[in-house]
Amino acid sequence: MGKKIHTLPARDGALSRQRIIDASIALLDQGGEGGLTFRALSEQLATGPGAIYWHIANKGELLSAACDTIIAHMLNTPLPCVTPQDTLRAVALGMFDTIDAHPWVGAALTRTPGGLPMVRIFERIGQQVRALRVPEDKQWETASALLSYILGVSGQNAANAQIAQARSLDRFEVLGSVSATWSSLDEDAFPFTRSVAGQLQDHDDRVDFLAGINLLLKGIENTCQ
Amino acid sequence: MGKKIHTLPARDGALSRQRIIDASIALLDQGGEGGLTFRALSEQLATGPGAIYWHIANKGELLSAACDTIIAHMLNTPLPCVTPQDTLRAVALGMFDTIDAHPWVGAALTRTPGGLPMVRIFERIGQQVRALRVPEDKQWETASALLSYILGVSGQNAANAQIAQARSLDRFEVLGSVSATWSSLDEDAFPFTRSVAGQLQDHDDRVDFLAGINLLLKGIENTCQ
DNA sequence: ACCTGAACACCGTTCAAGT
DNA sequence: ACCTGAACACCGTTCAAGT
Repeated sequence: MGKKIHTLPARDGALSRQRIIDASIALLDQGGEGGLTFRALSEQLATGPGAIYWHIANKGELLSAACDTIIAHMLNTPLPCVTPQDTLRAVALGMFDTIDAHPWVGAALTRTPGGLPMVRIFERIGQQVRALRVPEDKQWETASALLSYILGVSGQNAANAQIAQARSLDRFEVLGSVSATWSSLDEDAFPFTRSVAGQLQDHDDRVDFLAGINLLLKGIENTCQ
Repeated sequence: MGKKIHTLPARDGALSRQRIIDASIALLDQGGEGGLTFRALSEQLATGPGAIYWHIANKGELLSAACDTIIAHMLNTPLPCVTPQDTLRAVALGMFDTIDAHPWVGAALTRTPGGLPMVRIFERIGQQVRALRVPEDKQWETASALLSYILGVSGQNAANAQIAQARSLDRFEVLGSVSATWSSLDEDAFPFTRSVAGQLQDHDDRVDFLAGINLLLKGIENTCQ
């Protein structure tokens, strides 16, 4: 019987926290949030589900650690930016592109509010807020506003990608179905939404995202000087 | 045997979509996202799990419908505001307070990207963006930015409330544990976060939220005029 | 110390069978 | 048409038993 042909190769070394996290990232990238399962993970690692619990406390910690690996990697790539504004735009776009590449990160970030991944981003933003010479008593709320906006867009993108994957559609098809829904809305109750329904199909999420960052930067500039 | 004493009363009428949604909201308010279960719901409604599927397609639709009920109710309360800015602030704070009262709504909103609940909010915001005389080709990105920011804060608040409930702590205790984590961060790697760690304990989420809205409004004012 | 894998207590969802 | 409830295919997590 060739039963062993489709079996994964036996593990060539000891299990480790990092090895588990790397395998988790691979599963998440491949199958989205639902792709990470202790059973799939233990199969990938050629072990039993119980073995993973020797290295990791629970699924929440696993997701958070996977998320942190991605975020830390992104923040490590240096940005040759001159002004604090440029740097903030670059950090924000880095987040956008990272979550575009790993949609599950958007959801994972929200899941652990005070966790290390979010602190990393908050720190980066905060340093630039300082560099913008925002008064000390407004630095907290300013950095928080930027972070919230970035997380808001991230969450929506992550959700979009997730339903697209769940229904195995591409981005264009999802937008098409939303556009159809919007066009059939009641004219009197939804005048604005209907008027912009045409822009839905050919808008650029990344451009819109940056426009929001620029609004915040303009607001900071005019409020804090 | 008094076995029937703790049994729920028999259903006094037919099942209906609205009755199911109302029961779902009650479960969600009481037990958070994890509180809504087809088994708990069918027990509450004195029926079997299968009966619910006659009226609702799946759990996603149920969550979305529950969310829409809350959002629609909030948007129905009239706002006696003079300027578009005032109205935008009022709508935003309405969202904030609603999600403060029903944290699960924050997560549910993100779950269904193009859904009716989000369209309702988008419409409200968009109408005020128009009233602000934002040029037509910038209305989409402006309304989107406001919506993303609101959703970002909502998502974080929802997550905070959820972990607080899961660990059965109050808000103050959660902030305390986060504050302790922040204070133990490496001084060199996290100078900003450490410097604002003191503000964490006594800050007001609602005030910070409004500060972000005001930054965006200032940005809109200075960009579009 | 580290791993195994069966077992437990849950899920959402389906569906033949009832009324 | 509407409801019932057992059954299915999953989960995350635990834990006695192995090495």
